[in-house]
Amino acid sequence: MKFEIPKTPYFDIGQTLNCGQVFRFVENDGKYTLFALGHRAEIEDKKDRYSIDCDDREFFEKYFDFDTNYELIQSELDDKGLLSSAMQFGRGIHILRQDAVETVFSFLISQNNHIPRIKGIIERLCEGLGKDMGGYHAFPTVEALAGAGEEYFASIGAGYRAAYLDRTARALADVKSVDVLRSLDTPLLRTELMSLHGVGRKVADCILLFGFNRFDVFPVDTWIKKVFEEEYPKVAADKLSVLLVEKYGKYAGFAQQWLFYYKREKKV
DNA sequence: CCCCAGGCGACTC
DNA sequence: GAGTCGCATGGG
Repeated sequence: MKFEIPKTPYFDIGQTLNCGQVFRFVENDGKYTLFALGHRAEIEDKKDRYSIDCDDREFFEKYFDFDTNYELIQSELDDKGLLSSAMQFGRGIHILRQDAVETVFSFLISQNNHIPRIKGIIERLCEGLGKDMGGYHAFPTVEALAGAGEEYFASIGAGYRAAYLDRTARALADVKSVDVLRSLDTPLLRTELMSLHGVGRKVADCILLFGFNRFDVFPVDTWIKKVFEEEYPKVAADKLSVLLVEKYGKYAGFAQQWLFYYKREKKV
């Protein structure tokens, strides 16, 4: 089915997909093909609007977070400093409402890794363990991941993360439903996530932000460290994350995405 | 060749 | 609690 959305300054599909929050998409001459769980969407830029061809309109309207007022968030975060420049540069970024389990495994793979390589590993993971949807494969279920074995994850190039993937998959398979975790507040949920093997503060914060849409978080990675190395010299990543949540408050997660994208794309 | 990547766990003190 | 170190792999 197809639907269209009018273009506004506050949603840009290229910025939204390329800001590092999601890995399962490909671009072909301005046209994006995106995969999420067991769904697929093709997004075409039609100058004054986006045309979206997908298997589930309701799913993708929620996924793209069209209900959030990004203009309001940006006006509340406007500090006239680097963040203002970053927001102007990445004004069209939306934070996608991704599946929690998909973000757990995607960001386990992301640690100490390059984005092109992360994409490849996730692609092979879906290819090998995900349900055949006819033309593509869904993201694997926890059960499929738990049954794969560490050697399988190593065989698709996960490197030393293979053990993390295996142990975390088997731990999550024992949890009745990940959705039970949604009732926890952000600090408690972070603690739960960090109890998983291979999930530290940074990966937990990415899962909180992208998989649970908690915005009172600030994932600190190598790029964010560079952004703040002068303002907060020699502050450890975990501590810096705490300081930045205090600084940016309930919209910290949005601020983080804009600053990350600005630093990485514009290289300032 | 070396350096690095959306870090983490294990180990030391 | 804070500081080091090794880690698999492949792109630049």
